[in-house]
Amino acid sequence: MARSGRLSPGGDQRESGRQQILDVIRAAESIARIDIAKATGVSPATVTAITAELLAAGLIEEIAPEVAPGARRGRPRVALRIRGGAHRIAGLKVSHHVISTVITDFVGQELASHEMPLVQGTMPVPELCAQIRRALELTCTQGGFSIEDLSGVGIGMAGMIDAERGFIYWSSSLEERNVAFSAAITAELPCPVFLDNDANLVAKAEHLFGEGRTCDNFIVITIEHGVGMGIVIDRQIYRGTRGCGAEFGHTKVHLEGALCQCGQRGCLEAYVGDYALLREANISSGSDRHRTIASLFQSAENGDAMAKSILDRARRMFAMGLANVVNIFDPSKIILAGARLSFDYLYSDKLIEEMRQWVVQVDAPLPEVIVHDWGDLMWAKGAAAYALEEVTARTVRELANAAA
Amino acid sequence: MARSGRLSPGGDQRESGRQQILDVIRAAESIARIDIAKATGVSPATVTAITAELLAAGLIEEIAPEVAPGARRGRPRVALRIRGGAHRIAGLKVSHHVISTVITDFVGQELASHEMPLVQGTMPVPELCAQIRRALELTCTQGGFSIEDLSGVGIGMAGMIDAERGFIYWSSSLEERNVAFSAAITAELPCPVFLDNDANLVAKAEHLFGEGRTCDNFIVITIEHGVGMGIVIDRQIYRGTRGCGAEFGHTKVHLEGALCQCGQRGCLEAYVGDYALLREANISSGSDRHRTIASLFQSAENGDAMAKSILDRARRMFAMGLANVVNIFDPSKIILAGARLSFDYLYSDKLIEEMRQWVVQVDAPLPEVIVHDWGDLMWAKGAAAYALEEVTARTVRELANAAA
DNA sequence: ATGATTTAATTTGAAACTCAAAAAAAATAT
DNA sequence: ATATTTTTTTTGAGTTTCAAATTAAATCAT
Repeated sequence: MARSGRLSPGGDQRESGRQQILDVIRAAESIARIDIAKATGVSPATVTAITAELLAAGLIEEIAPEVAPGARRGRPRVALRIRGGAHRIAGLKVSHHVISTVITDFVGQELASHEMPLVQGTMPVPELCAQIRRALELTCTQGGFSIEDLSGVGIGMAGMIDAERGFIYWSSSLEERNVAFSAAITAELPCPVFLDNDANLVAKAEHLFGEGRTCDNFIVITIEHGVGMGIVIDRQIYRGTRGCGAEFGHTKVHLEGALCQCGQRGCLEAYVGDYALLREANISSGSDRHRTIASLFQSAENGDAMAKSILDRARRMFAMGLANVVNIFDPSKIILAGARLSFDYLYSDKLIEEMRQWVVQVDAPLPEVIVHDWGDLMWAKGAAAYALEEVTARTVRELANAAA
Repeated sequence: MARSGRLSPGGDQRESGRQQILDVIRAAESIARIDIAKATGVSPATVTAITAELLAAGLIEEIAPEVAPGARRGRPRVALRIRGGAHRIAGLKVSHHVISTVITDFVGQELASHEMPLVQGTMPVPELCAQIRRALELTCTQGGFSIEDLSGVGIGMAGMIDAERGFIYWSSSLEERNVAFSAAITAELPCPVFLDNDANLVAKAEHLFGEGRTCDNFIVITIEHGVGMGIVIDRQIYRGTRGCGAEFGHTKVHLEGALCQCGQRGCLEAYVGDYALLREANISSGSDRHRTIASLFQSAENGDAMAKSILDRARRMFAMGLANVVNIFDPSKIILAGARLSFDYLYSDKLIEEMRQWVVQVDAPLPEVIVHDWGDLMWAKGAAAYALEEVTARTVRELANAAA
């Protein structure tokens, strides 16, 4: 039972230092050596040594100091930043009707993006692999480079996924269950592949680039067709032992409740997810009037009592679910990510107020609840963020091996 | 934002190694140097160096090798173990009617225990401090030593407690809210005090001495008057940002549900806790027939339909709560701790079966559910386990400072 | 018995790492 | 120009860890 992070036997012992400094540079976007020293507690001498290595490896670069930094005495600080050109990274989100892809540089800047429609949502493994490869190629072409130029690919899918093993217990995109999907797709692509549940990837994106940058413990909740959750504890995605935790959407909120798409009853998702609301609206009105949430929401705005009551219950159930998350995790932040949150039944003062009622009362401020709308590419960017982090870790590890 | 665990600037850099090796020795109870090396990945040379230090400091000791260890060639291994005499540790559990105390040696072996009745359950801070001191003195006297001999005291209380700050948001034992209780009690005692929520402490005890020894991620659930939870992630108690997470008992399981002692509605505790069951039984039967859970349980056994239905619902609610914990945490083990679990409405194949129904289905084995009955001293032992761990950490830190 | 063999623990010496202090670099202030 | 200030780099000392060699303490084989 070797444990990581304590004594590091054999070879190069600087790996953690390199990783730490790279993290700080990435978080700061640009930062001088002296500030890295202050931020990390590492001595300036060591910062110089490590940054010199990273520079030599091409992972970071110096920024030419501005001409007039404004009456500051002494040797001017030279800012460092991640070198965008060091790697190209792709992120893909596989959903039912489309594969969206984004390609970023090593900084995380978008270089190209693309949406590829899917004719059928559920398919066999080889077919999905082929589609993923095609989506990647199309996006690369659009950006003017080749798939060979990628250093890593992140893939996000809805379903139960053990990220560590690259194993898919179940996904709505696959006909088969229990597939070692990483192995399959890796064989198709010329670079490492990193696979995870889509909600975890959004959490990763929030951590690296979004509202979670300044925050060590937070929770991301995504609402779309289904309800997802990503948990960040101590700067790390929490995945559970089988890799299938954080199933917030399938948390039970009612003993003999509404039927969920997962086949069980009483799941939160069956009260809050798109399909659940539309189903109830259409059944109740005995018609197929509502095809989108926007339409249902509009009806409620126009004073339709039934629509109102449906959205009302969704909000109360959601508030209850959120309160349970706070009661269990006590996170410092809850980030509601995605476009759906712009409908105010899901985010409003009323929601927060109801949540407060259900959270165990202490005389300390509630966790902050934030809405963050990333736009359409949110999921793909999340996948890219994950790949970015993993490629960084690998590169640092290779550096260590090279040094030893 | 200095981060711990990576580069360790200044002074002695061996602290983590010492702690790691001490942890391994404690977990193994007794172990030879060569096996420490294997278990940790640290080289035998370094193990020799560090264990020599720990021996010199009196924290560990060698065990004289057995005479005939059974046909094993080569130099016989010399086992090391924690030296019980190194420290004396006390653990207290403050509950409504009694303060139970246990004193252990540095190994965790019980040296003395005592129960001191409390006339009134809720009292002002100075009064509780005085009672705690008295309980400690009585227990020390019983063990034949003095309160001055203690190296640390752990205290567990029901309520919302921020362990890190030693701050009590609310506890049923205290008249005041928002008390810096650690500071108050530390002033009364000649040694460091470590305060935490009682369920967390049981988790700590399971981790150090119980079912959690071989397990990095598990959850402990305690049921008594109320329902508590302790979460261990990566060998560490998870406490949340305000220190008041893991409120499993106040997780909401019903939108407009039963009234809980916390004043809210729909808490799991209001369906599963002792007081909730008795309340319902007595209201329903219009009498005061049932004064204990045992009596209610007996009625159900004898075929009383009402009693049966009450316990039935409790079990179903509990199963649903457990399923939610699995859906969110995906732990490798769930430990149900405490005597109450011997009533089979709370633990039975039926419960597990119901839980399985509510857990999101994947083709991977469910987390193990284990019942562990510690007897009366469970809570106090948990408090002692916490103090033991903290005293160990402090001692190691002092060793580091001494070396530097 | 006695030497060969095996396994555990310790010692030794080299390599790596971090840091404090000193030095160098590069600007502004006077 | 020279002094001052601030950042970065260099230098050298002190730790720490490890691989390899050595020592220790047992059993096995003859």
